[in-house]
Amino acid sequence: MPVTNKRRPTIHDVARASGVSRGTVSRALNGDPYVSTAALAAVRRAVAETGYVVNRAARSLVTQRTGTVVMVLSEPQEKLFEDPNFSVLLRVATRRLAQRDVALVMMVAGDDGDRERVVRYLRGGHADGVLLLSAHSGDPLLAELETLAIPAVACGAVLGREGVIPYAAADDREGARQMAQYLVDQGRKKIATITGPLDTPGGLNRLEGFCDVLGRKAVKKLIAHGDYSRHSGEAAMRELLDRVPDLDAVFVGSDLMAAGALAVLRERGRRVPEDVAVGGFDDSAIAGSTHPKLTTVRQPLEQVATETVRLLLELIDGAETVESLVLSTELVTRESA
Amino acid sequence: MPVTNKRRPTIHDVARASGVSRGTVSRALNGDPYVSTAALAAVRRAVAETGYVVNRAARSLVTQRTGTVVMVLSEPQEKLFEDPNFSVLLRVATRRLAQRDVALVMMVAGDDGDRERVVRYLRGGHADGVLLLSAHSGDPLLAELETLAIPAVACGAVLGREGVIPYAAADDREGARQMAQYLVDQGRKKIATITGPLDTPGGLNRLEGFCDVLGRKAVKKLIAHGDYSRHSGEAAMRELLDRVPDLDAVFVGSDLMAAGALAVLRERGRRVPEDVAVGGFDDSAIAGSTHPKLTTVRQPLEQVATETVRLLLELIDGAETVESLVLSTELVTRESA
DNA sequence: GAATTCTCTGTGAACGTTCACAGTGCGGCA
DNA sequence: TGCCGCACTGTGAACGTTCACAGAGAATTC
Repeated sequence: MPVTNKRRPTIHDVARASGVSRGTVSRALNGDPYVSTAALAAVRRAVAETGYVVNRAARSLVTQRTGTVVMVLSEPQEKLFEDPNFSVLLRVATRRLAQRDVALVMMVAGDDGDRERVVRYLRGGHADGVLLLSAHSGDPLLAELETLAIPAVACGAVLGREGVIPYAAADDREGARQMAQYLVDQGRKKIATITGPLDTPGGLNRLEGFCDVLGRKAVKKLIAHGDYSRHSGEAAMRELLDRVPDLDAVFVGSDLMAAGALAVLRERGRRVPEDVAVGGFDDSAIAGSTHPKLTTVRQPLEQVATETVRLLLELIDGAETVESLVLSTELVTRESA
Repeated sequence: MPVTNKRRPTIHDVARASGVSRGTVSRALNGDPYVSTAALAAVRRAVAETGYVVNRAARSLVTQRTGTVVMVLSEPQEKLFEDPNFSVLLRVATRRLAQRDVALVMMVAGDDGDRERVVRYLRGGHADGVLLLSAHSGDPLLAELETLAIPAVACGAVLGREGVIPYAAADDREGARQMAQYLVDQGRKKIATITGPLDTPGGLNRLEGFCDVLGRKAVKKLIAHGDYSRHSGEAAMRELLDRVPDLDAVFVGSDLMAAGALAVLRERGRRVPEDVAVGGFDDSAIAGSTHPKLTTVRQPLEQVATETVRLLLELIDGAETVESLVLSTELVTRESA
């Protein structure tokens, strides 16, 4: 006979089973210090034997807290879901939040309808905080978020709102400098770059770092733009080869685009790294499986995710403000440079 | 001056502003037919002007419904997050559920602790249904799920529980048959296969389909096993080449493993498709960017995801049972075979 | 020995909904 | 005229918590 008692046990059932009152059960469950050890033990036993689980809805109603955080994906396209970095972020965030018994709900904010839904959800007080993923600088959601006055933290800086929305991010600029310097030290003379979208911190800052080392004017003709997709990496590489046939190195703003660039270089008969050195960015899974293996810049993504969650939880716990974090990157040399 | 009124408007505020009672507001909001057009208009106006949003916690408390569905990722490793199929599923499910104003919360059930958390969450009645992703046949979560008596649907069949947990899935077996037949028709004589894990429907059924065409005994020596990872595809390909140096085709159980196999074939100096034809499975993004481009079997993943969500919503809406779905695959010929 | 503090406990109210029930007019029908 | 059904509305109770408050003893202080 299945033990499916129709009704879920409530705090009253626990109270009855343990011989104390609702109030005491509630206190015992929530770690209030004013609970006798006897009462605590009785409650513990009763909880175990009734299989009681707190009803979050009822709790939310009175505490005005939901135990829920929303991860907002404000990428217009489906691109984000193909970004290997996204999976890392999602995995780490889910785990970290679960440790605190906070549920993570996913929402996409691609079009206006989506966005309206997100705002309605938040305005309804259904979440205690917001985790922003890859928000572009012009995203209209950001303004709405500010009027909502709900704790929000971004994973990666939000361009133009660095002071407003706290974030944890990798040091894109310094990482790009490391790579550029490395290529220079290897004796490369004509170093090009393929950037990510310039309205993202990764796109912009990696380009900045590149220019820091090589000089802004010197590289003017050596810049091509992509959108982080593999395909855009191919297109940009073709463009560069047409424009600067004698380039001998290229720093690509993401591993995925670098994979595309490698394909085009092979197609055009350039040997890597003999003729052209290629450097990527991310050190994602793909970097180890290109041919040749990709020399790249490792982003501490897991740490970024962990810290982002930490910042958000601090805000939710009542911190007035939190300090944004910039975490350092590391050059990983493999075969392509 | 920001219009941040401290208190969120409640149904009482709307009632007052529209000059009707709580009950009528509630009815108007929930589409009850017994509401006069005048009242309906008044309520609409009041909602707009107060910015009212229903409090889900309060609603849940009385309706016993949460408007939430849990997506459980029961992959032991982090593998799932690297699976390109996962992103498709996540994207589609999020969208479909959002259309019905159902929130999707993500939970990982990797280790026992995770699993306990998931069960506690469900037992607490915090979700109306469960979306199962890539559950293995022996997963202890499944048994627990059954005792919980909560609507659950799997994306892809759950081996050994096909009758218990409804699902939507691609027709793996028929897809494998298509590919095997195609290779035969191309005149290939020694056709090997690299399987996925045999405790997954994809691993098992694709092998079955392969054997359907080629005969179980005939292929005995031509089978190697992988775990869907790229690395395992490389290892399996090496093993096959060592064992059967004169093979002239290989059907690989996933595109990612096929990419690994291609790398090994190149490394061993085999031309694809001249010396060895390679067939993949999934038609994921990677299939278009290998070298040569991968001939593969397209899974209607978006449709699988859509249908999975539909089945779950039907169960939640009270359907006693729902019919599982098997959707047909399609051979996509590119360069590798 | 009385007053005060400290620890622990129970109780009533409140959170914001929905639902069942009990009306209230109003029109149609016998 | 009286009765019934129909369309609509308002009200009280309930959902399962937490929180503030008040009270009971025991321990401590004066």
